[in-house]
Amino acid sequence: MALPRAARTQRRTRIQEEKEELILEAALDVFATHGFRGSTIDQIAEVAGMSKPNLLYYFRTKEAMHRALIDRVLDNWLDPLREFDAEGNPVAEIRSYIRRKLEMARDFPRESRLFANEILQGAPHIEDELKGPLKALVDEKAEVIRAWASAGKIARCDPYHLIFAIWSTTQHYADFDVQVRGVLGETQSGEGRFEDAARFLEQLFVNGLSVGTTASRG
Amino acid sequence: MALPRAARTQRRTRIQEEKEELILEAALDVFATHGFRGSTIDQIAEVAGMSKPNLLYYFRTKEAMHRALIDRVLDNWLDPLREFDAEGNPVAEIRSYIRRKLEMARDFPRESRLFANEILQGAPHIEDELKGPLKALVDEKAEVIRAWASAGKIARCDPYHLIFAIWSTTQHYADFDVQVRGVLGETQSGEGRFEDAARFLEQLFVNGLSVGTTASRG
DNA sequence: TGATAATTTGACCGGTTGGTAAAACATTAC
DNA sequence: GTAATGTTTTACCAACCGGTCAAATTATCA
Repeated sequence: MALPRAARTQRRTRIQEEKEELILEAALDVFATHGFRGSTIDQIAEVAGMSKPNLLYYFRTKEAMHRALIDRVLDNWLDPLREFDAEGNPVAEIRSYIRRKLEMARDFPRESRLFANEILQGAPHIEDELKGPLKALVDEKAEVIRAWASAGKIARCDPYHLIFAIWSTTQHYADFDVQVRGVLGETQSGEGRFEDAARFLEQLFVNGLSVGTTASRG
Repeated sequence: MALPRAARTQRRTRIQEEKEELILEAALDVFATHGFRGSTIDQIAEVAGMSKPNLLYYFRTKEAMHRALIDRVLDNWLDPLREFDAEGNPVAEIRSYIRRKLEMARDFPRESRLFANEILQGAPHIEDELKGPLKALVDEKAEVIRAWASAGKIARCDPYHLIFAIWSTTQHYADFDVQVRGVLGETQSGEGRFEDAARFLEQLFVNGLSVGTTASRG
């Protein structure tokens, strides 16, 4: 007899691993472009090259597919922030954080758009993660930044809004890629735009946070 | 006989204006939250408080509604950039541009999300606008910024990526509002967060672009 | 090999989708 | 008032949606 995936407790088959991988890959494509509600199982099945019932044999519902995708991606997505090191040189840490985030935007744009779609539409499936693990991690790193500012190593600033600014500027190149390309035109929208962006953002944040230039009242 | 809206050439009735307004208001709500494909006509009709066929009497298709909405909103959305004045004081211009964009994110978050959804999903309905009028306007303002940099009034930087950075950081507070609130928690996510954001962003961009602090190579 | 379990498929289901037809109803112009 | 026009509703349609079912097919292993 055939047992759907969620009911199995035994270890997974070779075929299971391959097919689940294949499905999640296709689902990432579709969910990232159309959001949860805008995506259809048929479409995912077609991209994955299998029939709809076959796909539903591995993931019993559309939500289960989305859930599995979110769980798998969320972890990797926060890695750059986790690497943020309180013991390191502040300017170097911020600079390399920007670079890592920008690399992720370049190398994993679908993952970025998956989250962007989800959050844009009110984060109905990941609200708990936002208020739980994500908030905890940001709180921790915000404290590091605050300590650097207090020690006079960087300018005084609101650490939360600094993190938001780094997120938004870097993810912009994945989420709004079509706009970036449209505005830059054919000539400037090659892969070189990521180097240009990196150079600009490092300049902006390093200078923007350097001590002595700030008029902050804080 | 009843003629659908697109076939009429005469001037519009009072009822037409009122109802079309009502419909676009409802459509903005729905499209901004779910994207084009994730939205349904029934849902828009319910929000607008009218029957689906009645709604379709004013806009013959779902696409027509979306089109009308985009056209109306796109113009207003670019106003802050148009106000960007080549004759003004560079730092003051950039500062007030940031402020205006942030005010729009605060006061018109649905409009911001409408565009974000559209672009995120590949801009299938507004690609021409991106490569045409939008690009033209950005090109013009980029030239202004370049001139300021050449005159030594602000640091040398890539003007396009500067504009992208201002767009992304400000619109972030509309598009990713639920994440911002989730991370900031109950205490900090009141309306005061916009003032905090404004203060931080002005500091970041003003210091980041001030002359003399840059290590830019050219 | 054959038995057993895992996988795949085609047919199908009730509900929803975008959209239509036509007639009932309301408003305006004369 | 009444005729013409503009508006709204009821009933409806074909296609699509997420998901089920049972049977057919394939892989695994004694």
